[in-house]
This record gives sequence, C-alpha cells and structure tokens, in this order.
Amino acid sequence: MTVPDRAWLARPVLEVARGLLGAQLTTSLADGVVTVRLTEVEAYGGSEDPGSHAARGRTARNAVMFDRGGLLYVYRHLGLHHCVNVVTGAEGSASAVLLRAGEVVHGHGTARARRRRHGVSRADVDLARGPARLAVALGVDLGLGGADLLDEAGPARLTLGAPVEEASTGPRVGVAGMGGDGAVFPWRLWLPGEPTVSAYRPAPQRRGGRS
DNA sequence: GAAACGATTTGCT
DNA sequence: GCAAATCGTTTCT
Repeated sequence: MTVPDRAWLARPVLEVARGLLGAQLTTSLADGVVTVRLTEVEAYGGSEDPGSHAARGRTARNAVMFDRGGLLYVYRHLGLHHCVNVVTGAEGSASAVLLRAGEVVHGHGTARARRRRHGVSRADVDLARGPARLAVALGVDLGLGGADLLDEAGPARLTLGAPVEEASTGPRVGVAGMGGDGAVFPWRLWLPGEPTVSAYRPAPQRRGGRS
C-alpha cells in the first residue's frame, strides 16, 4: 500500500484511471472516517473530449480540472447528487477520472448513517455502488472540491493497492459516442467480478442520432 | 435577465 | 419500465 506522488498523477489519464482501480480513498470528516476501495472509474480527457466538462474551455465551475493532478473535483448533478473526480495531468491539463463505484472497506457505520440521512437505506454492497452513492458514502460535497489528495493534513487521502492484473473496459455511461460516427472511447474501467460495480446503462441517444 | 440542461437516483405504475 | 426530482452553470436573447 503506497501513497501516490504528483508525478504518478500527472501521467496520461487512462493510465491513472487504471491505477486507481483497487486503490483506496479515505475521507476524514467531522462525522467519521470512511475508506472506499475503488472498483469502477471513468476517464475524462481535457478540452478535446466532448464528454468532458472541460470540453468548452475553462469556466468557474471546472477551473480545478485545469489545476495540478491530485486535486478533487466535485460537482453537483441535477441539483440532487454529487459526483467525485480525481484531477490528473500536469497543471494546465484538464483531464480527470470520475469515481463511479467502490466497496466500503472501513467506516460502514458512518457510511450507513450518511445514507440514512439521505432517506434511503441500502445493503453494504450498494453503499458506494454508483457515482452519487459513492459521494454520499464518503461524505463528499462541494466543500471538498479542490482538496489535495496528497496533503497529509487534508480531509481526503489516496492510497494505492497492488496494480490490477485485469481490468474490463467499456463505453462511458451517460456519454453518447465520440467522433460522431458512434466511435466510443472505452474509457470506463472496472474490476471484473466485483459486485459493487454499477449496472451499465447505455447513454441516451442525443437528438439527431439515428437508430 | 431568462431558459435549457445535466458524467443520476429513486419511486411509482 | 418510465418519469420526476431540483438547482447551479452555461448559453442565448
């Protein structure tokens, strides 16, 4: 179990994404400490990736994506949910890895309590199954946006597991094709056989798409 | 200044 | 299986 350094996070986003599989993310907040082992992630490129929040350039919301790797990018989705990303690449590059699902390995009690606070109770295996549920389990909200995972005194820390031997890949969820021809980058990565991996839902066809 | 929309989840039919 | 929930950000007038 090792702690990544800035250079590790500055590598190409796909390599970092793969490296994050099996890694553990720990948040230490006022209401408890929770550790999640990541089982499913999605890579997002910078300005050249139409599916990325950074596709249309730097804005107030996505500014942290353009910062140095190792920072946390958190955004609110549909006014209801939070999604957690790890910023990758060097400063100026806007790539990031979306954390889609994981397995709670420490702090089940705290994670369950946070879940209850959101009104729905779930089995342990489902506590961090899905991007928004993962955020709930870790207690991540907009306040953690910009937090540095390499800051030992920070609220969120990252530790790497053994490199994964095998990772499955597929199209990203919620992002229709790239390149217009239905060419899809297989930038969703997960650990095969993990029950905590979220169910795949095909991206809704964008208007103008044919059948 | 106003309107549309979204890297999802949940609940109801 | 389908549609609602809900609000900050971005884009258009």
